[in-house]
Amino acid sequence: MQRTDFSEMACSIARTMDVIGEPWSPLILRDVWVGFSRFEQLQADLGISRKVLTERLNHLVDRGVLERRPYDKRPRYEYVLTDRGRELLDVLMVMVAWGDKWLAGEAGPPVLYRHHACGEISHVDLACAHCGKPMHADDIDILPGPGAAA
Amino acid sequence: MQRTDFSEMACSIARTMDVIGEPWSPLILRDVWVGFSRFEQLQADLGISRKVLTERLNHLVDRGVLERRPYDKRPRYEYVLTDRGRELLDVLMVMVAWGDKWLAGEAGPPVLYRHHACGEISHVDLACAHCGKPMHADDIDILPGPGAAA
DNA sequence: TGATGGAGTTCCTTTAGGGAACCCTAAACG
DNA sequence: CGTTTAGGGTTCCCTAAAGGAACTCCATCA
Repeated sequence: MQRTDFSEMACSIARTMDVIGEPWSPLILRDVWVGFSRFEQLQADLGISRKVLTERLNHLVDRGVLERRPYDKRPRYEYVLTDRGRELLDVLMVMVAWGDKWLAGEAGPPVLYRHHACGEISHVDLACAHCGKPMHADDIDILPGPGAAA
Repeated sequence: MQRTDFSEMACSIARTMDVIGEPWSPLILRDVWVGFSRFEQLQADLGISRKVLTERLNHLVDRGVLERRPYDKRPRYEYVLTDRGRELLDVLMVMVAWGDKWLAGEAGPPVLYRHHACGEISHVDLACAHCGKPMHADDIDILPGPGAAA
């Protein structure tokens, strides 16, 4: 599959897709987040091809989202989230909120989030980083920014 | 089946990926959002292969994210976001926030968001739908939900 | 009666994902 | 000291999906 390179597009969605848009990448991040940090663990938990897992891990390390580090005298490595990576979890949490709402069906959501601050089972919602009020697609105007395409 | 089917996994991330995880899908939603709603417009703006565009549009309509509707007596169609689709834009907005922060580089973000409520240039942040306080990956406990895997 | 234009199809080439087998290295075992 | 063992990958082959250009269909318009 020859695939278009999204990384050079003047669009933060495309650029973010270049980092985590390949199949499996978000699930790898989820797994690392919940504690599956080693190659064998990831492979077993996800059922992903070892070849593809290698490619994805390298790509995520390349992009600064994961860090590969030894955990033993022997050549053993684990993958941990960097700051960049931890912030990417925001994207996953919104995907969870959407999937729970629209795709969970009769069975209900596979996992629940309990928010430390209030102790309640909840989910994420979008707020304005400036004023704190709700901020969704219909609540904004889009303006050209400094990095807009020529 | 050569590509793994994410739709049956007991994971809302995987299920959401099944809907918008294929290459181009998020960019198509972005374009529809900002007003490119017709086949030719999308093809020209994205530079996507017509074949793939057809597949993606069908898939997104199938999944209830877009609606295909005639806009002329002639066989002409446009694609519009459904409720499900409009809520998916939340995912895109968080990707934009992350991409703007980590990938925009010297040039700065390609587009800016002005929030209607406060009038300021801003971006989205995650809040708890219950208490309104910040809610990120480190602020929650994960518990098994009713739809957890057997 | 063409010509036009939107909205797709068809067909071919190239490359990425799936899957199983294989390899390498450094302990640990006997 | 030779052999297992186990984590962490490579290699190889096969299939399916992305790119891209050309082609089709069909209702109006000139």
